[in-house]
Amino acid sequence: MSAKYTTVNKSLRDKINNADLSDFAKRCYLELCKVPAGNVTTYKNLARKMNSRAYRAVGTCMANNPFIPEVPCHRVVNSNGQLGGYALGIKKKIALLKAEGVQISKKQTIQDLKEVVI
DNA sequence: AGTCTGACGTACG
DNA sequence: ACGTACGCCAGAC
Repeated sequence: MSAKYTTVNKSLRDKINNADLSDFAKRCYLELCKVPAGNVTTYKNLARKMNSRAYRAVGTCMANNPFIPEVPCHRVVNSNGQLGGYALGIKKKIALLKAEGVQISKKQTIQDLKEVVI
């Protein structure tokens, strides 16, 4: 599965920018939107792309994602390969990822996390 | 303004 | 592999 870059939807981009959110949260969601279906990223990686080390804060943003599942927070997992959490329940997260072709083991870990870095 | 709490991560026994 | 401890930063209170 090659990581094909997907352009961020303009309407979604506007929606995020116009939302009453902190600058941090907006940047967070906009970065996340760049992750294509079938790929995953990590909280840490996401923070890093924002020139920040606030990976915990990233998690907080995901938990409060007002655009779920439009903003694909189900594509954000832990750096150790485990799935992390999901506002709508972990089962939903798994279902969405599987539907996009992401391999998940029975122990609920991402198989090819090494190819994640985008 | 101070303190606490996370969908986290790293280091160390 | 496992638990504990601590660091990290933004947001909530």
